[in-house]
Amino acid sequence: MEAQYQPQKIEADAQRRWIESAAFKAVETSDKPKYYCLSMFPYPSGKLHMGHVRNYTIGDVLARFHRMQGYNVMQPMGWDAFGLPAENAALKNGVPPAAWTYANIDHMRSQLKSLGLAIDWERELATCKPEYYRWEQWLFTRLFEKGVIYKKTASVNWDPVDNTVLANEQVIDGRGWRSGALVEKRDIPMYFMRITAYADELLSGLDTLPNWPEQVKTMQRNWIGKSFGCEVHFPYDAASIGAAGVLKVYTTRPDTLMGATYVAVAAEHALATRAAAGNPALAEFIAECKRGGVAEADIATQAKQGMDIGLFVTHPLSGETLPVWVANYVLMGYGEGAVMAVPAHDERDFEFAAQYGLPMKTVIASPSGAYESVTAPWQDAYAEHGACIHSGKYDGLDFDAALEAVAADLQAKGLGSKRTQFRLRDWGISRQRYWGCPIPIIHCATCGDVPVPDDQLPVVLPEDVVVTGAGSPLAKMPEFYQCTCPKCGQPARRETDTMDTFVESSWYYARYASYDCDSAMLDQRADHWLPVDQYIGGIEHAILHLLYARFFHKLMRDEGLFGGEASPSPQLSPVQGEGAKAEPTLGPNLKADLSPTLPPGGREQTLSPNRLDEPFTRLLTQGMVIAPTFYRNAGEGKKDWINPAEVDVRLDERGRPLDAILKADGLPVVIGGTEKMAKSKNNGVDPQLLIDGYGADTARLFMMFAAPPEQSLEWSDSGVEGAFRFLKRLWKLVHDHVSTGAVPAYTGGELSAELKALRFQLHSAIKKISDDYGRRQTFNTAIAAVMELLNALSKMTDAGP
RNA sequence: GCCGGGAUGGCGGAAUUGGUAGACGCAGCGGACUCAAAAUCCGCCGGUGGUAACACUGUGGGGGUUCGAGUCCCCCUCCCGGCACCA
Repeated sequence: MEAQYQPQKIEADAQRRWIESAAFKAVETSDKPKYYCLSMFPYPSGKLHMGHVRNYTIGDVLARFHRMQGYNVMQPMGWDAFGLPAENAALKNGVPPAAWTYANIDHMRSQLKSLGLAIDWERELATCKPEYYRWEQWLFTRLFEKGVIYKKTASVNWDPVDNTVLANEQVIDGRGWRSGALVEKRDIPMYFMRITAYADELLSGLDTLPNWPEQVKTMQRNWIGKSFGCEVHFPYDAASIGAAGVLKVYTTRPDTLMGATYVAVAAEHALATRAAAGNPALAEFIAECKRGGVAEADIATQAKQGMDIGLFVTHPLSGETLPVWVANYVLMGYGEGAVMAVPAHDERDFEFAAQYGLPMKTVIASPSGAYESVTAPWQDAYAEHGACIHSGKYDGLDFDAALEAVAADLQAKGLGSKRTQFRLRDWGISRQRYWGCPIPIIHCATCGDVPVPDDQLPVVLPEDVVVTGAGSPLAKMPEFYQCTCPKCGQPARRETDTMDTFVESSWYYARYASYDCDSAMLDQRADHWLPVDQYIGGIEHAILHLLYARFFHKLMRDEGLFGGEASPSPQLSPVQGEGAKAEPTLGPNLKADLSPTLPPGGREQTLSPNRLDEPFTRLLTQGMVIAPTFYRNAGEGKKDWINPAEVDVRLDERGRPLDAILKADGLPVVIGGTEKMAKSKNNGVDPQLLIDGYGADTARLFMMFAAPPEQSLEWSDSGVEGAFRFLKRLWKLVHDHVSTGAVPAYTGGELSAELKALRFQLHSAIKKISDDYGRRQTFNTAIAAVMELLNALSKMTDAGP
C-alpha cells in the first residue's frame, strides 16, 4: 500500500477491478431481494455539469449502501437523446443532430465512467436508437387502435417569417428567436394521449406513495386539479344570434349563478367567430388576441382585454338576457372555452367588469361580515363561500345546498347538471420537428390515418439530414414520406411529425429491465425489477415528467406488459423513528452489527400493493448546485459575467468578503448573488477539473458532505479542499495501521479489529443516511463518512497479499 | 397571473409540541508544535458599546396572539422551481 494518497491511481485501479469482475452487473437470478435504484437519465448536451455529478453521486451512494445491506441492486444509465438542443446545434454548427448527439454521448459516458459509479453499463440505452423507439412506436399503434391516442387541432406558436412552429422557449417577448417576427397562434392537427381518462387514478395513486415528497404530490394534485361544480347552458338569444343553441360553461361556483351578469368566450370560440363576420372591429380584436405565443405564463400575465360581441344569451334560471363578451383571459383549451362571469365573487371577473363598466350583483352574504355589498376595490373575502342572498328561491342556502338546488333546477330544465372537471388536459404529443421519434402513422386518401403495421416497424428516422430552421426536414424528404397504404396499397403519405421527447422518458425506466429484448417492449425481467425502488432527480420534473411516467406505467399495465408471475419486491423500510437515532458505537456486538441488515420483512419479500400501478416507490428530489457570481457592467444595462475561478475575493479578518478583483488585471469586479450554476451567469465549475485535480472520491465526498441532498449545495473551493484533506487523512490513518504491522492487511479471512471498528463507524453512519435521508441533521453529520471511505477501505484491504 | 418551495452570522445549515437563537461543519482570526511548511492540537468567532463583567440589539419587512414567537395568525417584499413545445 502506498504511503501517499494518489486518487488517480487508486481510482483507476478500482475501476479496472470493477470492470474485470463485472462488479455492478445486475442479475435476475439472485436470491437476494431486488433494489432498483435509478437516477434521472441525462440529456446529452455536451459535457457533464455539477448537477449531474450531484444527482449520480446521491444515486450511487444509495445503490452501494443497499448492495452492502444485502440487496441485489440494479443501477442503470442511459441517454435522453432526442430533443431541441441537437437541432439548435445543427443550425449553429452545421453538424447533423445525430452526429452531435452521439459524440456528446461518447464524451459524457467517459466522464461518467471516470466518476466510478456502480452502474451496470451493459444496460445502457439511448432513446434515439431504433431498437429503443421501435417499441414506443409499437405502443403508439396499440394505443391509437384503442382510442387512447386520437387526433384534434391545437394551437402552436407560429413564426410567419421562418414558416415554422416554435417551442415556447423559442418565443422571446412575443417574437421568434431567430426571425424576430411577431409570433401568432395557429391551429394545426395533432395527436393527443388521453391522459384525462386516467386523471382520477393519477390523483388517487398519489395517496399510495408515502415516500414521495409531500411537496411533489401537492403540485401534482393541483396540476390534475379535480373540481366539483356544474355545467351550465345559456340558451342563445334568438333575436341577436339568429340561431338556436346553447352556450356551455363550467363553473365551480354554481351558488353564484344568480350573480352572473355576462358571459365571456375565448377569441377562438364559435360565437366570437360568428359575430366577427359582420363586425370588422371585433374581427381585428380577435386577430389581436391570436397574436403572441401559447405559453400560459404569458397569457396569464398579459393585461385583461375584451370586447362586447353584440350577441346575447339567456340566463338559464332567471331568464335574464346577458351580453356575450370575448375576453383574452378565457382560454379555448380549458373546459368549454367560455365562462359565466360573476364579478361580485370572482377576482378576474371583478377586474374585467370594473374595467368595462359591467354590472355586479352581490349574491353571497359575507360569512365574516366583511362586507354588505361588493364595492371596489376587490377584497379576497368577496370570493368566500357563504349563504345566498338576492338569489330568489336560493336565498339562505349555503354553498352545498345551493349547488344541489341549482344543479337540480338546471337538470329539470335540461340546461345543465353537476359535473366533475379536471384542470389536467390531454397530452398533445405531435411535434413538427426532425430530431424525435417518428409518429408511426400513414395518411391514406381513402383509409384515413392508418397505424404502421408491426412488421413495418420501426419507422426509422434518417440520420443524415440538413437542418434549416424552417419547417421539418422530414416533410422535405420524399424518400421518407412517400409510402403505400398498408390497408389498400394505394400511394400514401407518411406522417412527418415526431413525438414529444417526454414520451421516450416516460418509459425508459422499464426498458432498462428488458434492455436487450428484441421481441417485445418488455419481458418478464420487468416484473422482476419494477417498480423502481428509488428514483432521484431534480424538482423541476415534479410535474410533467413524473406525471407522464406515472401515466405510461398505467398504460403499459393496461396493455398487459407486466403483471406476470409476481417477482420479489421487498417492502423497503419506511422512514424510521427512534431506531434510526442510535449512535454508531463500538461494542461487543460488533460482529452482529456488521452483517447485512435487512429491513423487516426483507427476506420475506413483501409485495408492494401498487407495484403494477406506480413506477417509482420512493422519490428524492435533489437540490441545485449553486455558486457565487461576479460581473462587470458593460454598459447599456449589460453585464459581463466572470467565472469565479478567475476572481480573487478578499476577506476581512472575520472571513467576510470585502471586495473582489479579477486575477488577470487586478481591478475590481462586482460581487453578484449566489445562483444556480449556469452558462448564462458564467458561474459553472467544470466537474472534469475537479475529477482531474482531486479525483472522483473527493468530488463525490464534497457533493455528499456539503449539503443535504434535497437542499441547494453551494460550490466552495475550500469545501473541496476539505474533502480532499479528509480523504488524505483517512488514507494515512489506514496506511499507518497496515504498515506498522499492528494490523495485518486483508488476508482472505478476517479484518483486523481496528479496521472492523473503522468500517463499522462508517457503516453505521451510512445506514443512518439511508434510513432517513430526509432528516437533515442526521444526514449532515453522518454523511461525513460516506461510501467513498468504505471504498477507500476496501481498496486497501482488498489489495493485500 | 396561478401552483409549489424558500429567506436565520462571511457561508452551508441547527433549534423535537411556542421555552437560553446560531448546534454541527466550512471559511476566518489568535496561539502551541516546527528551521519552515503541511498536518495536528488549543482558543476565539451575529452586530453595537465596553479592558472586562455586562448592556442593548438581532431569525426578509409590517402588524397581531402569548408570560414567552425563528416557530402560531394576518398583510407585504424579494428569491428559486413549474405552468403543458427546454429537458
